[in-house]
Amino acid sequence: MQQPAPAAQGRREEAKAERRRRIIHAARELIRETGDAGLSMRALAARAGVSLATPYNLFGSKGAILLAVLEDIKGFGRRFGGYEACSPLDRVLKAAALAVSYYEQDPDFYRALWGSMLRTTGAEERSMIFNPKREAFWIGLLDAAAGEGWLLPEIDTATLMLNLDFTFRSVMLHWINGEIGLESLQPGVGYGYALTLRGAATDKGRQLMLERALAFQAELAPARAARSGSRPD
Amino acid sequence: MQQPAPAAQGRREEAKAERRRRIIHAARELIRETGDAGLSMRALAARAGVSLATPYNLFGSKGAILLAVLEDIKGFGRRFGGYEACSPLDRVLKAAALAVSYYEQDPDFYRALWGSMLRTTGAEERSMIFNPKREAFWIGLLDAAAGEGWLLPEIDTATLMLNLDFTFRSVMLHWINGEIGLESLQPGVGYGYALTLRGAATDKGRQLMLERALAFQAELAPARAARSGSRPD
DNA sequence: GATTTTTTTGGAACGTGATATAAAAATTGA
DNA sequence: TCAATTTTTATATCACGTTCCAAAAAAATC
Repeated sequence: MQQPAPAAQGRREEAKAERRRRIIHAARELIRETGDAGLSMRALAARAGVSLATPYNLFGSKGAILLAVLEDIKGFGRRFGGYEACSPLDRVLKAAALAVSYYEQDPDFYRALWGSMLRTTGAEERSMIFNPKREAFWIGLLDAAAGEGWLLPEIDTATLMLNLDFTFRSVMLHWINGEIGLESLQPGVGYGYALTLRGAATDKGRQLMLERALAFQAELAPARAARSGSRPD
Repeated sequence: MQQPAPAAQGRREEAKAERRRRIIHAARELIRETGDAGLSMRALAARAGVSLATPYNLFGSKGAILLAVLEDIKGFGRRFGGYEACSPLDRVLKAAALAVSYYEQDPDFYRALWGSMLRTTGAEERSMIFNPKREAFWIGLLDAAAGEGWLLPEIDTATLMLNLDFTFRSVMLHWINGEIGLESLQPGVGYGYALTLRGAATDKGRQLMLERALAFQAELAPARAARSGSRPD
């Protein structure tokens, strides 16, 4: 229902979609130009060439608009080749690294976006998590690992996925709050993923995940030392 | 009123502390009576019997006040007996359960408090995490476990603690956002802790943490089923 | 007691997200 | 083409967190 758009419903809906598109576009531009500070609903409406009330009619709230911006950007599964050469557990780590890399490529933008989202109606963050496609992708990875005997069969992959996501979001929040730097994003996520996966792993994957976790831990160390050094209280 | 002389700094500071106390008290009362909706700075100032500007002079922001409310409440280490009967890893789980139980005992209050905190200047969440006493308590638990050979010596306990805290906060956020119910708080935190600890554990603790994780997973299952059933999209 | 310094006070103001209202415009159906 | 329906627009408004300011009050200093 997004790309070909064979104009299913009449012209009214089309114009509505066009306005929606303009608003999302304007939001993206404004964030990019002025950061989250300049992204007010009034500025947004002006930039999109609509009235102040329209974004509310079309999206409901500012948070919903920012969410739409976020979802408009990412075509995740596409870019993930699969890395079939490595073990299924490493594949999970690679996927996590790819997800992080999105943020690394445009940190200012994402930081402003997330910061602005958190500062407003945050209730619909759930759509971020409860995205069926995303969910299916990750559970697919985990199920594959379980199927090949790398994860314990007693472990429920859906619950495990949720737990991995907790780590992801927490590290991101940490970054957005300025408590860690961009360079700690990859190892921070990787460490948590590796450790949790090791907790769910069979004997087969235990050593591998430990190695990964320790490697990430080593990457994390310098930043951690610098932080605690620069805050001497 | 004739204390010998514990008033280290003059009367000015004392009056300031008194005002601070009144503001924190008023905030607690207002949350309890009206939820986070009724907790406006104007209402708070009126309730505390001070001017609107005073809370800003004394705390800086609404978020800082709510943080002060939170810290005013908890005397955590005290109530934790230690549970020396059980294994060090179980001790960590028990401590987590105790932390969760604080929220279980007064869910409406804490939910309003956190919800209000998140909706305002959220940058100083770091103080929540960066509480030295708290940090020392948890690292103490982990170091003890490592010392007795339950955790791998290569694992840095400070990093591990941060990761456990990520789980804790994420589950809490999930609850505050209404995505999980109160009954999932304990098993949700327990599951994440057990899994992560298993990931950091030596052979000695591996089986134990798996048992715990699976037990929590079983507790989690019914709520999860009910949720996905009631949201049929 | 008089002076100086610090802090609170009352109140106005700003920009924010969000809502409500009536009028205007655009789309639909006949 | 005309009437009915839906949506946008413009504007006013609300409550909110926050900041600013001159004046008053209070404590510390002399």
